[in-house]
Amino acid sequence: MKTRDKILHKSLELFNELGEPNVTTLLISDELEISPGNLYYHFKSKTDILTEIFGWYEREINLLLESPNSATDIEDQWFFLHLIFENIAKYRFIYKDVVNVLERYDEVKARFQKIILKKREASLKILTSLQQQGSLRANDSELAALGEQIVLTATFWLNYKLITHGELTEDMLAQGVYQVISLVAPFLDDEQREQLNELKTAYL
Amino acid sequence: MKTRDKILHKSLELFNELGEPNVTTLLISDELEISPGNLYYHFKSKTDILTEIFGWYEREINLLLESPNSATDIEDQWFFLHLIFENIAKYRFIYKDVVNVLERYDEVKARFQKIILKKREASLKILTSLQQQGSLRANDSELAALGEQIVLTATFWLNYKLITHGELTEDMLAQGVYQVISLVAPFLDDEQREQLNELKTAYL
DNA sequence: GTCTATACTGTGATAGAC
DNA sequence: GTCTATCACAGTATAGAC
Repeated sequence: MKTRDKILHKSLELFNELGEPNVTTLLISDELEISPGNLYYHFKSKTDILTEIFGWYEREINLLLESPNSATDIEDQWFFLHLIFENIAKYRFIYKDVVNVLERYDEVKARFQKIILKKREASLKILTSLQQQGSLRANDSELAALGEQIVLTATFWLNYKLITHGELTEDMLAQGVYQVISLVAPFLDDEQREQLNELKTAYL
Repeated sequence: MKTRDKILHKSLELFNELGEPNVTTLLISDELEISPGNLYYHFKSKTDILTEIFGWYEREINLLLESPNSATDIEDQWFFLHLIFENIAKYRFIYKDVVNVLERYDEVKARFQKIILKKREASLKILTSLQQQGSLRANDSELAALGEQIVLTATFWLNYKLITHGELTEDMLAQGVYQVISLVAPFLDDEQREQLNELKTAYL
Protein backbone atom coordinates (compact mmCIF):
# COMPACT_ATOMS: atom_id res chain seq x y z
CA MET A 1 0.00 0.00 0.00
CA LYS A 2 1.31 3.43 -0.94
CA THR A 3 1.99 6.00 1.78
CA ARG A 4 -0.84 8.16 0.53
CA ASP A 5 -3.33 5.34 1.00
CA LYS A 6 -1.87 4.41 4.36
CA ILE A 7 -2.48 7.97 5.53
CA LEU A 8 -6.11 7.84 4.44
CA HIS A 9 -6.81 4.48 6.04
CA LYS A 10 -5.06 5.30 9.30
CA SER A 11 -6.85 8.65 9.44
CA LEU A 12 -10.23 6.98 9.05
CA GLU A 13 -9.31 4.52 11.79
CA LEU A 14 -8.20 7.24 14.18
CA PHE A 15 -11.11 9.56 13.33
CA ASN A 16 -13.55 6.78 14.16
CA GLU A 17 -11.78 5.75 17.33
CA LEU A 18 -10.91 9.11 18.86
CA GLY A 19 -13.24 11.53 17.11
CA GLU A 20 -12.06 13.75 14.27
CA PRO A 21 -11.48 16.85 16.44
CA ASN A 22 -9.11 14.86 18.66
CA VAL A 23 -6.96 13.54 15.81
CA THR A 24 -4.03 15.72 14.81
CA THR A 25 -1.89 15.41 11.71
CA LEU A 26 1.00 14.74 14.08
CA LEU A 27 -0.80 11.77 15.60
CA ILE A 28 -1.56 10.32 12.19
CA SER A 29 2.07 10.54 11.08
CA ASP A 30 3.27 9.23 14.45
CA GLU A 31 1.04 6.17 14.20
CA LEU A 32 2.31 5.50 10.70
CA GLU A 33 5.89 6.14 11.78
CA ILE A 34 6.40 8.71 9.09
CA SER A 35 7.30 12.36 9.52
CA PRO A 36 4.71 15.15 9.57
CA GLY A 37 6.51 16.66 6.60
CA ASN A 38 5.94 13.46 4.68
CA LEU A 39 2.23 13.61 5.44
CA TYR A 40 2.09 17.16 4.16
CA TYR A 41 3.89 16.10 1.00
CA HIS A 42 0.90 13.86 0.22
CA PHE A 43 -1.88 16.14 1.47
CA LYS A 44 -1.75 19.89 1.63
CA SER A 45 -4.06 20.01 4.67
CA LYS A 46 -6.04 17.99 7.16
CA THR A 47 -9.16 19.19 5.36
CA ASP A 48 -7.94 17.44 2.20
CA ILE A 49 -7.59 14.14 4.04
CA LEU A 50 -11.03 14.40 5.57
CA THR A 51 -12.67 15.47 2.32
CA GLU A 52 -11.19 12.53 0.44
CA ILE A 53 -12.41 10.07 3.08
CA PHE A 54 -15.80 11.73 2.97
CA GLY A 55 -15.77 11.05 -0.76
CA TRP A 56 -15.46 7.32 -0.04
CA TYR A 57 -18.41 7.52 2.32
CA GLU A 58 -20.47 9.47 -0.16
CA ARG A 59 -19.85 7.05 -3.01
CA GLU A 60 -20.69 4.01 -0.90
CA ILE A 61 -23.89 5.40 0.59
CA ASN A 62 -25.09 6.71 -2.75
CA LEU A 63 -24.52 3.32 -4.32
CA LEU A 64 -26.73 1.85 -1.61
CA LEU A 65 -29.44 4.49 -1.85
CA GLU A 66 -29.59 4.33 -5.63
CA SER A 67 -29.79 0.56 -5.78
CA PRO A 68 -33.20 -0.48 -7.11
CA ASN A 69 -34.47 -1.98 -3.84
CA SER A 70 -37.95 -2.69 -5.08
CA ALA A 71 -38.15 -5.45 -2.52
CA THR A 72 -41.55 -5.99 -0.99
CA ASP A 73 -40.35 -8.43 1.61
CA ILE A 74 -39.77 -7.25 5.17
CA GLU A 75 -36.69 -9.45 5.37
CA ASP A 76 -35.15 -7.65 2.40
CA GLN A 77 -35.80 -4.31 4.05
CA TRP A 78 -34.10 -5.60 7.17
CA PHE A 79 -31.04 -6.51 5.13
CA PHE A 80 -31.04 -3.14 3.35
CA LEU A 81 -31.23 -1.32 6.67
CA HIS A 82 -28.37 -3.40 7.97
CA LEU A 83 -26.19 -2.24 5.07
CA ILE A 84 -27.10 1.36 5.88
CA PHE A 85 -26.08 0.88 9.51
CA GLU A 86 -22.83 -0.77 8.44
CA ASN A 87 -22.05 2.24 6.31
CA ILE A 88 -22.74 4.55 9.24
CA ALA A 89 -20.52 2.47 11.52
CA LYS A 90 -17.70 2.40 8.98
CA TYR A 91 -17.69 6.19 8.79
CA ARG A 92 -18.97 6.91 12.27
CA PHE A 93 -16.55 9.81 12.81
CA ILE A 94 -18.89 11.90 10.67
CA TYR A 95 -21.84 11.02 12.89
CA LYS A 96 -20.10 11.19 16.24
CA ASP A 97 -19.39 14.89 15.82
CA VAL A 98 -21.88 15.77 13.08
CA VAL A 99 -22.73 19.28 14.11
CA ASN A 100 -19.13 20.20 14.82
CA VAL A 101 -17.67 18.52 11.73
CA LEU A 102 -20.25 20.01 9.37
CA GLU A 103 -19.66 23.44 10.88
CA ARG A 104 -15.92 23.30 10.31
CA TYR A 105 -15.95 21.69 6.86
CA ASP A 106 -18.32 23.71 4.76
CA GLU A 107 -18.07 21.71 1.56
CA VAL A 108 -18.75 18.48 3.42
CA LYS A 109 -21.79 20.06 5.06
CA ALA A 110 -23.67 20.62 1.84
CA ARG A 111 -22.86 17.15 0.57
CA PHE A 112 -23.93 15.51 3.83
CA GLN A 113 -27.22 17.39 3.81
CA LYS A 114 -27.91 16.04 0.33
CA ILE A 115 -27.34 12.52 1.60
CA ILE A 116 -29.77 13.03 4.48
CA LEU A 117 -32.34 14.32 2.01
CA LYS A 118 -31.78 11.30 -0.20
CA LYS A 119 -32.24 9.03 2.78
CA ARG A 120 -35.55 10.63 3.59
CA GLU A 121 -36.68 10.14 0.01
CA ALA A 122 -35.57 6.51 0.01
CA SER A 123 -37.32 5.99 3.31
CA LEU A 124 -40.55 7.51 2.03
CA LYS A 125 -40.35 5.50 -1.17
CA ILE A 126 -40.22 2.23 0.74
CA LEU A 127 -43.05 3.30 3.03
CA THR A 128 -45.20 4.35 0.10
CA SER A 129 -44.62 1.06 -1.69
CA LEU A 130 -45.54 -0.84 1.48
CA GLN A 131 -48.64 1.31 1.67
CA GLN A 132 -49.59 0.68 -1.96
CA GLN A 133 -49.26 -3.05 -1.61
CA GLY A 134 -51.60 -2.81 1.32
CA SER A 135 -49.33 -3.98 4.14
CA LEU A 136 -48.93 -0.56 5.73
CA ARG A 137 -51.72 1.76 6.81
CA ALA A 138 -51.03 5.43 7.53
CA ASN A 139 -52.21 8.84 6.36
CA ASP A 140 -49.94 11.37 4.65
CA SER A 141 -49.08 13.25 7.81
CA GLU A 142 -48.19 10.04 9.64
CA LEU A 143 -46.12 8.85 6.70
CA ALA A 144 -44.10 12.08 6.61
CA ALA A 145 -43.39 12.01 10.34
CA LEU A 146 -42.47 8.34 10.10
CA GLY A 147 -40.07 8.90 7.23
CA GLU A 148 -38.33 11.66 9.12
CA GLN A 149 -38.26 9.59 12.29
CA ILE A 150 -36.57 6.69 10.51
CA VAL A 151 -33.77 8.90 9.21
CA LEU A 152 -33.31 10.58 12.58
CA THR A 153 -33.07 7.26 14.37
CA ALA A 154 -30.65 5.78 11.86
CA THR A 155 -28.51 8.91 12.00
CA PHE A 156 -28.24 9.11 15.78
CA TRP A 157 -28.61 5.52 16.94
CA LEU A 158 -24.86 4.99 17.28
CA ASN A 159 -24.44 8.24 19.18
CA TYR A 160 -27.23 7.28 21.53
CA LYS A 161 -25.63 3.92 22.20
CA LEU A 162 -22.20 5.49 22.60
CA ILE A 163 -23.36 7.91 25.27
CA THR A 164 -25.47 5.36 27.13
CA HIS A 165 -23.23 2.29 26.83
CA GLY A 166 -19.78 3.68 26.15
CA GLU A 167 -18.16 1.35 23.66
CA LEU A 168 -19.26 0.33 20.19
CA THR A 169 -20.15 -3.35 20.11
CA GLU A 170 -21.05 -5.77 17.35
CA ASP A 171 -24.72 -6.17 18.22
CA MET A 172 -25.42 -2.44 18.27
CA LEU A 173 -26.04 -2.45 14.53
CA ALA A 174 -28.64 -5.20 14.71
CA GLN A 175 -30.25 -3.37 17.62
CA GLY A 176 -30.38 -0.23 15.51
CA VAL A 177 -32.04 -2.09 12.68
CA TYR A 178 -34.61 -3.46 15.10
CA GLN A 179 -35.20 -0.03 16.59
CA VAL A 180 -35.93 1.42 13.17
CA ILE A 181 -38.17 -1.46 12.17
CA SER A 182 -40.04 -1.01 15.45
CA LEU A 183 -40.98 2.46 14.27
CA VAL A 184 -42.79 1.00 11.30
CA ALA A 185 -44.26 -2.02 13.07
CA PRO A 186 -47.40 -0.38 14.53
CA PHE A 187 -48.48 0.64 11.03
CA LEU A 188 -48.09 -2.83 9.54
CA ASP A 189 -50.85 -5.40 9.10
CA ASP A 190 -50.87 -8.51 11.31
CA GLU A 191 -49.15 -10.77 8.81
CA GLN A 192 -46.19 -8.45 8.31
CA ARG A 193 -45.91 -7.78 12.03
CA GLU A 194 -45.77 -11.50 12.70
CA GLN A 195 -42.94 -11.85 10.18
CA LEU A 196 -41.17 -9.04 12.00
CA ASN A 197 -41.31 -10.79 15.34
CA GLU A 198 -39.75 -13.88 13.79
CA LEU A 199 -36.93 -11.79 12.38
CA LYS A 200 -36.39 -10.18 15.74
CA THR A 201 -35.81 -13.45 17.54
CA ALA A 202 -33.65 -14.69 14.68
CA TYR A 203 -31.30 -11.72 14.48
CA LEU A 204 -31.27 -10.16 17.93
CA MET B 1 -24.26 41.06 38.30
CA LYS B 2 -20.90 39.98 39.68
CA THR B 3 -18.04 39.21 37.29
CA ARG B 4 -18.15 35.56 38.25
CA ASP B 5 -21.79 35.29 37.20
CA LYS B 6 -21.17 37.29 34.04
CA ILE B 7 -18.53 34.76 33.07
CA LEU B 8 -20.91 31.85 33.57
CA HIS B 9 -23.76 33.45 31.65
CA LYS B 10 -21.60 34.60 28.76
CA SER B 11 -19.96 31.17 28.60
CA LEU B 12 -23.33 29.45 28.34
CA GLU B 13 -24.36 31.87 25.62
CA LEU B 14 -21.17 31.31 23.63
CA PHE B 15 -21.15 27.55 24.18
CA ASN B 16 -24.68 27.33 22.79
CA GLU B 17 -23.99 29.60 19.86
CA LEU B 18 -20.57 28.40 18.73
CA GLY B 19 -20.27 24.96 20.29
CA GLU B 20 -18.21 24.34 23.41
CA PRO B 21 -15.09 23.13 21.57
CA ASN B 22 -14.95 26.40 19.61
CA VAL B 23 -15.18 28.66 22.65
CA THR B 24 -11.85 29.63 24.23
CA THR B 25 -11.30 31.28 27.57
CA LEU B 26 -9.83 34.19 25.62
CA LEU B 27 -13.04 34.63 23.65
CA ILE B 28 -15.12 34.63 26.81
CA SER B 29 -12.97 37.30 28.46
CA ASP B 30 -12.85 39.31 25.23
CA GLU B 31 -16.62 39.35 24.93
CA LEU B 32 -16.94 40.48 28.53
CA GLU B 33 -14.17 43.04 28.03
CA ILE B 34 -12.22 41.69 30.94
CA SER B 35 -8.70 40.24 30.92
CA PRO B 36 -7.98 36.51 30.67
CA GLY B 37 -6.17 36.83 33.98
CA ASN B 38 -9.34 38.11 35.56
CA LEU B 39 -11.29 35.14 34.24
CA TYR B 40 -8.73 32.80 35.76
CA TYR B 41 -9.00 34.62 39.05
CA HIS B 42 -12.63 33.50 39.23
CA PHE B 43 -12.24 30.03 37.73
CA LYS B 44 -9.15 27.88 37.85
CA SER B 45 -9.96 26.20 34.54
CA LYS B 46 -12.37 26.04 31.62
CA THR B 47 -13.50 22.70 33.01
CA ASP B 48 -14.65 24.47 36.18
CA ILE B 49 -16.80 26.87 34.19
CA LEU B 50 -18.39 24.09 32.18
CA THR B 51 -18.97 21.90 35.22
CA GLU B 52 -20.72 24.68 37.08
CA ILE B 53 -23.01 25.40 34.13
CA PHE B 54 -23.69 21.69 33.83
CA GLY B 55 -24.76 21.83 37.47
CA TRP B 56 -27.45 24.37 36.54
CA TYR B 57 -28.67 22.09 33.78
CA GLU B 58 -28.67 19.09 36.07
CA ARG B 59 -30.64 20.81 38.79
CA GLU B 60 -33.27 22.13 36.37
CA ILE B 61 -33.83 18.87 34.52
CA ASN B 62 -33.97 16.85 37.74
CA LEU B 63 -36.56 19.22 39.11
CA LEU B 64 -38.64 18.56 36.01
CA LEU B 65 -38.16 14.80 36.03
CA GLU B 66 -38.92 14.48 39.72
CA SER B 67 -42.07 16.59 39.56
CA PRO B 68 -45.11 14.38 40.30
CA ASN B 69 -46.58 14.53 36.77
CA SER B 70 -49.35 12.09 37.43
CA ALA B 71 -51.30 13.77 34.67
CA THR B 72 -53.49 11.53 32.61
CA ASP B 73 -54.35 14.14 30.04
CA ILE B 74 -52.55 14.15 26.71
CA GLU B 75 -52.45 17.94 26.80
CA ASP B 76 -50.55 17.87 30.10
CA GLN B 77 -48.03 15.48 28.61
CA TRP B 78 -47.60 17.83 25.68
CA PHE B 79 -46.82 20.65 28.10
CA PHE B 80 -44.42 18.51 30.09
CA LEU B 81 -42.58 17.52 26.93
CA HIS B 82 -42.36 21.15 25.92
CA LEU B 83 -40.60 21.95 29.19
CA ILE B 84 -38.14 19.14 28.51
CA PHE B 85 -37.39 20.52 25.07
CA GLU B 86 -36.98 24.00 26.49
CA ASN B 87 -34.42 22.66 28.92
CA ILE B 88 -32.55 20.96 26.09
CA ALA B 89 -32.57 24.14 24.03
CA LYS B 90 -31.37 26.23 26.96
CA TYR B 91 -28.35 23.96 27.42
CA ARG B 92 -28.03 22.79 23.85
CA PHE B 93 -24.21 23.01 23.89
CA ILE B 94 -24.22 19.73 25.80
CA TYR B 95 -26.33 18.08 23.10
CA LYS B 96 -24.67 19.62 20.06
CA ASP B 97 -21.37 17.93 20.86
CA VAL B 98 -22.54 15.21 23.25
CA VAL B 99 -20.10 12.50 22.36
CA ASN B 100 -17.15 14.86 22.26
CA VAL B 101 -18.08 16.80 25.40
CA LEU B 102 -18.76 13.67 27.45
CA GLU B 103 -15.45 12.19 26.30
CA ARG B 104 -13.46 15.21 27.41
CA TYR B 105 -15.27 15.88 30.69
CA ASP B 106 -15.35 12.63 32.54
CA GLU B 107 -17.28 13.78 35.60
CA VAL B 108 -19.97 15.32 33.43
CA LYS B 109 -20.25 12.08 31.46
CA ALA B 110 -21.37 9.99 34.43
CA ARG B 111 -23.86 12.62 35.53
CA PHE B 112 -25.31 13.01 32.04
CA GLN B 113 -25.75 9.26 31.71
CA LYS B 114 -27.74 9.25 34.93
CA ILE B 115 -30.02 11.92 33.51
CA ILE B 116 -30.62 9.90 30.34
CA LEU B 117 -31.47 6.90 32.48
CA LYS B 118 -33.86 8.98 34.53
CA LYS B 119 -35.51 10.22 31.36
CA ARG B 120 -36.05 6.67 30.19
CA GLU B 121 -37.63 5.79 33.50
CA ALA B 122 -39.87 8.85 33.41
CA SER B 123 -40.83 8.04 29.86
CA LEU B 124 -41.70 4.44 30.75
CA LYS B 125 -43.66 5.57 33.78
CA ILE B 126 -45.90 7.79 31.68
CA LEU B 127 -46.37 5.08 29.07
CA THR B 128 -47.22 2.51 31.72
CA SER B 129 -49.76 4.80 33.33
CA LEU B 130 -51.35 5.44 29.93
CA GLN B 131 -51.44 1.70 29.45
CA GLN B 132 -53.02 1.04 32.81
CA GLN B 133 -55.76 3.58 32.27
CA GLY B 134 -56.49 1.80 29.01
CA SER B 135 -55.69 4.52 26.50
CA LEU B 136 -52.50 2.92 25.25
CA ARG B 137 -52.13 -0.61 23.93
CA ALA B 138 -48.69 -2.21 23.60
CA ASN B 139 -46.84 -5.27 24.82
CA ASP B 140 -43.74 -5.11 27.04
CA SER B 141 -41.27 -5.32 24.18
CA GLU B 142 -43.04 -2.56 22.29
CA LEU B 143 -43.20 -0.43 25.41
CA ALA B 144 -39.47 -0.75 26.03
CA ALA B 145 -38.56 0.15 22.46
CA LEU B 146 -40.98 3.05 22.56
CA GLY B 147 -39.54 4.41 25.78
CA GLU B 148 -36.04 4.27 24.37
CA GLN B 149 -37.20 5.82 21.11
CA ILE B 150 -38.76 8.76 22.92
CA VAL B 151 -35.56 9.56 24.78
CA LEU B 152 -33.44 9.18 21.66
CA THR B 153 -35.69 11.50 19.68
CA ALA B 154 -35.81 14.12 22.41
CA THR B 155 -32.04 13.96 22.82
CA PHE B 156 -31.16 14.36 19.16
CA TRP B 157 -34.07 16.30 17.69
CA LEU B 158 -32.25 19.61 17.86
CA ASN B 159 -29.12 18.14 16.29
CA TYR B 160 -31.19 16.67 13.51
CA LYS B 161 -32.82 20.00 12.82
CA LEU B 162 -29.50 21.82 13.03
CA ILE B 163 -27.85 19.64 10.40
CA THR B 164 -30.85 19.63 8.09
CA HIS B 165 -32.02 23.23 8.49
CA GLY B 166 -29.00 25.11 9.77
CA GLU B 167 -30.27 27.61 12.29
CA LEU B 168 -32.23 27.08 15.48
CA THR B 169 -35.71 28.57 15.17
CA GLU B 170 -38.57 29.12 17.58
CA ASP B 171 -40.90 26.50 16.15
CA MET B 172 -38.35 23.71 16.27
CA LEU B 173 -39.27 22.94 19.87
CA ALA B 174 -42.97 22.54 19.10
CA GLN B 175 -42.02 20.37 16.13
CA GLY B 176 -39.91 18.22 18.40
CA VAL B 177 -42.78 17.80 20.82
CA TYR B 178 -45.01 16.78 17.95
CA GLN B 179 -42.42 14.35 16.64
CA VAL B 180 -42.18 12.63 20.02
CA ILE B 181 -45.95 12.50 20.45
CA SER B 182 -46.20 11.02 16.97
CA LEU B 183 -44.17 8.09 18.24
CA VAL B 184 -46.84 7.30 20.79
CA ALA B 185 -49.84 8.07 18.60
CA PRO B 186 -50.16 4.71 16.81
CA PHE B 187 -50.50 2.98 20.17
CA LEU B 188 -53.26 5.25 21.45
CA ASP B 189 -56.98 4.57 21.27
CA ASP B 190 -59.16 6.60 18.89
CA GLU B 191 -60.32 9.12 21.46
CA GLN B 192 -56.80 10.04 22.56
CA ARG B 193 -55.55 10.15 18.99
CA GLU B 194 -58.32 12.55 18.08
CA GLN B 195 -57.32 14.82 20.96
CA LEU B 196 -53.76 14.67 19.65
CA ASN B 197 -54.75 15.87 16.19
CA GLU B 198 -56.52 18.85 17.74
CA LEU B 199 -53.41 19.72 19.70
CA LYS B 200 -51.33 19.45 16.58
CA THR B 201 -53.33 22.01 14.65
CA ALA B 202 -53.48 24.25 17.70
CA TYR B 203 -49.75 24.32 18.45
CA LEU B 204 -47.97 23.66 15.18
C1' DG C 1 9.38 10.40 -1.38
C1' DT C 2 11.02 11.15 2.91
C1' DC C 3 13.33 13.50 6.56
C1' DT C 4 14.68 17.35 10.00
C1' DA C 5 14.02 21.72 11.49
C1' DT C 6 11.33 25.40 12.19
C1' DA C 7 7.75 29.12 11.79
C1' DC C 8 3.34 30.60 13.16
C1' DT C 9 -0.78 30.52 15.62
C1' DG C 10 -4.00 29.59 19.11
C1' DT C 11 -5.11 28.00 23.77
C1' DG C 12 -4.95 27.05 28.69
C1' DA C 13 -3.00 28.75 32.47
C1' DT C 14 0.20 31.45 35.93
C1' DA C 15 2.97 35.40 38.15
C1' DG C 16 3.19 39.59 39.89
C1' DA C 17 2.05 44.63 39.68
C1' DC C 18 -1.76 47.82 40.71
C1' DG D 1 -10.65 42.22 41.77
C1' DT D 2 -8.45 43.41 37.86
C1' DC D 3 -4.69 44.10 34.77
C1' DT D 4 -0.33 43.18 31.89
C1' DA D 5 2.98 40.10 30.67
C1' DT D 6 4.31 35.82 29.79
C1' DC D 7 4.92 30.67 29.76
C1' DA D 8 4.32 26.18 28.00
C1' DC D 9 2.50 23.50 24.81
C1' DA D 10 0.07 21.65 20.94
C1' DG D 11 -1.46 21.86 16.22
C1' DT D 12 -1.10 23.21 11.28
C1' DA D 13 1.81 23.93 7.90
C1' DT D 14 6.27 25.09 5.18
C1' DA D 15 11.35 25.11 3.71
C1' DG D 16 15.09 22.87 2.38
C1' DA D 17 18.39 18.93 2.78
C1' DC D 18 18.88 14.07 1.47
